[in-house]
Amino acid sequence: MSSSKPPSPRTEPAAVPAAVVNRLSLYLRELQHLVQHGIQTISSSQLGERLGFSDAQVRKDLAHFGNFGHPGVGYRCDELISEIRRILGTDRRWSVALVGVGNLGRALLGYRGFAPQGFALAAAFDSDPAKIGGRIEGVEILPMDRLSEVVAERHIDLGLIAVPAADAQTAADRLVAAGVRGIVNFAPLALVLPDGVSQVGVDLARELEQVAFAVASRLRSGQTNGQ
Amino acid sequence: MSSSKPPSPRTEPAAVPAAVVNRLSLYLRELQHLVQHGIQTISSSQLGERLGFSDAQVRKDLAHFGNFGHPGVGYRCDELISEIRRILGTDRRWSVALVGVGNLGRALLGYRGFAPQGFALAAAFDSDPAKIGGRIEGVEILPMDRLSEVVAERHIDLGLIAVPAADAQTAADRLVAAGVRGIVNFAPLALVLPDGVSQVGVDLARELEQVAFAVASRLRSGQTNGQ
DNA sequence: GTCTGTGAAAGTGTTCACAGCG
DNA sequence: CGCTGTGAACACTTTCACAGAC
Repeated sequence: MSSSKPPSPRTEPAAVPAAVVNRLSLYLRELQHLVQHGIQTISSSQLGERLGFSDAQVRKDLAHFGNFGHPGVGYRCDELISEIRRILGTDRRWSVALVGVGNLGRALLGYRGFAPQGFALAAAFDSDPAKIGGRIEGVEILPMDRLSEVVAERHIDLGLIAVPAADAQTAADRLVAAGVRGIVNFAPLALVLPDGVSQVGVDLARELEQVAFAVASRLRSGQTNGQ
Repeated sequence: MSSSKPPSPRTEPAAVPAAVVNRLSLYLRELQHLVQHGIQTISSSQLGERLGFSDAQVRKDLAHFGNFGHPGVGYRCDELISEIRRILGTDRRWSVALVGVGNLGRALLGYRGFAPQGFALAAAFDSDPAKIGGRIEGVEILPMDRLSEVVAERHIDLGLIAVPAADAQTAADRLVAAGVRGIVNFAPLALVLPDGVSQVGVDLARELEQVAFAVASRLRSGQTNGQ
């Protein structure tokens, strides 16, 4: 995330920790999965156990936003799904623009997991003239200089950046200038964005580094230490 | 991450928080970027500022692992890069297996960001007979029933799972049985893995949900104010 | 009895602020 | 001086434990 953080003068009424929002997404996936299997209610301890959290954690997370549970029963899955979607803002449709139609961009255009969560890839842009005019998964590849116009026209609020690292900041600047208010950035660098525009960075090599560290740590402690 | 967590009997010598390891990756990227631009040393405050962290945060994170700084000077970039790579375990080459050669799998095979960080995609598997035998980015697509054999043969330690959600757990089980000790899972569900095998989950829709929440929150507080 | 929601306690992580080194 | 490394203070998160609802 980004936005202003350092100058935090007074305690705002309800600043929800990013970690809570992250877990909300996990709860949502699990609930959607449960519903598909015909399960109608679930307790905080059952939900937590499936995801590796404590029951109290689940209840506290949800308590940030209201009282959704039913004492003696648990949570009704469909009800809680609606509530979490409302909290996350995915009870409506979000139009998303993709910038960069390389390997990763194409995969994002074809990804089936966006639509069920309320995200529609409504436009794709690339700077390569050879790609422009082509269609991938029904989405036409447009030139960068039409970005501003199309983002406004199609009421696009979020952007996906899948360009090489060197071009990512420029892509972000264009999206922001066009009115986009949130960006998921797949380039391995931190974007500099104005206040009021959120970013989430996804660095594929970083994800591998995290597991590599865990594995390397285990190897080290396994060799040098008892447990 | 996964591994055992609930039954944590005694305080281990140095349990490094996952958040620290995450930031280590960010520091590493930034340092690599700085070196490319000819910068040789950097202070904790400069490094932190570029990534949105405090100077103390940077120093504390690094202090978990040793004394890498030079008072009055800062950190020497190339030195710190080596140290962080050693800590993360990426001072050596990791062989990685990909399971699932769909849109996303192909993008991962073609991703240029893995090699510079020490990760080599050494094998790719798919269950679709039509794909088997094909080559993508120089990597041959192999059938699932050769997974165990090839993982052993090529000394593969990490796996990337890019199959549909319904097949992800099976893919994980096969990788684990073959000896893989860490998995990055792109399917939107939590894998059940034995102790000693780490996982990092990357759910693309979840990343969008995180920015959607931030944007929606800003809209709400901007429109209604009070809350 | 089961399960939620929630204050209070425990535990973690972050920032402060300064001694000490180059 | 500038900057690191670090104990101490602070803030935040998680867990505990129990009153109240079904």
